[in-house]
Amino acid sequence: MASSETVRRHTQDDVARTALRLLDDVGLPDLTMRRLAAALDVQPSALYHHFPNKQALLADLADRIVSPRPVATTSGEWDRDVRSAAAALRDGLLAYRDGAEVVASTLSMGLGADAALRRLSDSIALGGFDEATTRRAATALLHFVLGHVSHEQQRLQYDSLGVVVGRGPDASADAFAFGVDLLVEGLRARVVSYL
Amino acid sequence: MASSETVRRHTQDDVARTALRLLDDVGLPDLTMRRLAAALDVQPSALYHHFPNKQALLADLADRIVSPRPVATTSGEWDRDVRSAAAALRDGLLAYRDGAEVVASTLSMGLGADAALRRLSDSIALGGFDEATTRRAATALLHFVLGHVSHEQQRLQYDSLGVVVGRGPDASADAFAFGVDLLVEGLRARVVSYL
DNA sequence: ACCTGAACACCGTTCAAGT
DNA sequence: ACCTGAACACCGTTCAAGT
Repeated sequence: MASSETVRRHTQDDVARTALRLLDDVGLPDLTMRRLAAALDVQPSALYHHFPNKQALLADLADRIVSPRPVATTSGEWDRDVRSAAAALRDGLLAYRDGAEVVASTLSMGLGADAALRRLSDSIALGGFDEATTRRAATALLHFVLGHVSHEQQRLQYDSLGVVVGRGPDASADAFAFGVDLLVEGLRARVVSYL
Repeated sequence: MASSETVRRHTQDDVARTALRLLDDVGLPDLTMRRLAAALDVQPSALYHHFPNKQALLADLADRIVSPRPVATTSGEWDRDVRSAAAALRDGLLAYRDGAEVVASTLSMGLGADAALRRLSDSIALGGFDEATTRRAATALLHFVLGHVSHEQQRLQYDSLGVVVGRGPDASADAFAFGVDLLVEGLRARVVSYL
C-alpha cells in the first residue's frame, strides 16, 4: 500500500461542477476564486492549474449552463421552433442562480456561450431566411432573452430577500413570450415580403 | 484673509463628473473608488460623503449617460419616432466607454436609468397601443439595445487593443437597425390586428 | 459639511517549492 | 500533474478624528 488515504486531487470537471454548485448557492458576486478553493479544500493557487484565470472558469460555466438543452423536437413550423428554442434557453438560464448574467458577461467577453446562439440560429434558419438575416435575428433574440432573464433573476433575489414587489412569475413568463413574439412577428413580416 | 488657498472641497456633481471622465478613460473594470479618489486628490473615504456606496455612484452615472438625449422631434409616424428614440439611446450609450454596461448593470440592480425606458415607452405609445403592450415592447426594445451596444462596445475595446476582426462600425449600425426593425415590425403586426 | 488616516476584511494572480 | 505557502498589488467600506 504505497498510496496514502487522502490525496484528493481534483480534475477540471470537479472544479467546474463545484463552481456551478457554488454559483447556485451564493450567486455570482460571491463566487470568488478563494471561496471556490475553500469549497474544494484546496489553496486558491491550486485553481490555476485547472483554469488560466477566473474569466476562463466563468466561460466554462456559461457553456455548461447553456449546453444541455434538449432542443425540443423540430416540428414543421419554424416559428413554433423559434419560440420553443427561446423558451428552452430561458429555462436553462433560470436553472442556475445568476445564470443569465454569467452567460451575458461571458458572451460580451467574446468567449463561448455560442451554443445558445447556434440553437436560436438553427431554428430561425428553418424559416428559409438568408444567412445575414438569420444571424442578426438570432443575436437580437439572444440579447432580448439574456436581458429579460437577467432582470427576471435579479427580481428573484429581491423577492427572496423579503421585498415583495407583486407581479408573480407568470407576469414574467408572459412578458418573455410577448418579447419573443414581437421578434417572431417581425421576422414573419420579412418572410411575407419574400413571396 | 481668513481663508487659505487650496481647500478644494468637492461637490457631488464634481465627483460624478470626474467619475464619468475616468470611466471614459479607463473603462468600467478600472473605475475603482480608489482611483476616483486619486483623480479628485482626495482620500477614498471622502467619496462616501457624496455617495453611500459605489452602486449609488454608478446609478448616478447611468442617469447621466442616458439623460441628455434631445429626444428627436416627434413627427407624425410612431414607428419613425421609435426608431429615432432607439438610435438616440444608442448614441448616448456609445458616448462613454462601457456606457451600455453601466446602464445595464444599474438597471438590473433595479436602480435608475428609467429615463431610457420612459423615452422608448413614450415613442411607442404614439402608436396607440394599450399600456401593457407599450411597457413590454419598450422593455424588449431596451434589452435589445443594451445587449447590442454592450457587445458593440466590447468589440471596440478589442479593436483598439490591436486585434483586427473585420466588420467595421457600419455593420454594427446595420445590425442595430435590423434588430430595431424586427421589433417595430412585430409591433406593427399588432396595430393591424386592432382594426 | 467635507475631509484625513488608519484600519478591516477581503480580492485575483504569481511563483518557488514540494510530492 | 496537482498542490502548498507565501507573497504582491490591489479592492470597497467603516470610523474616529480633524477643520
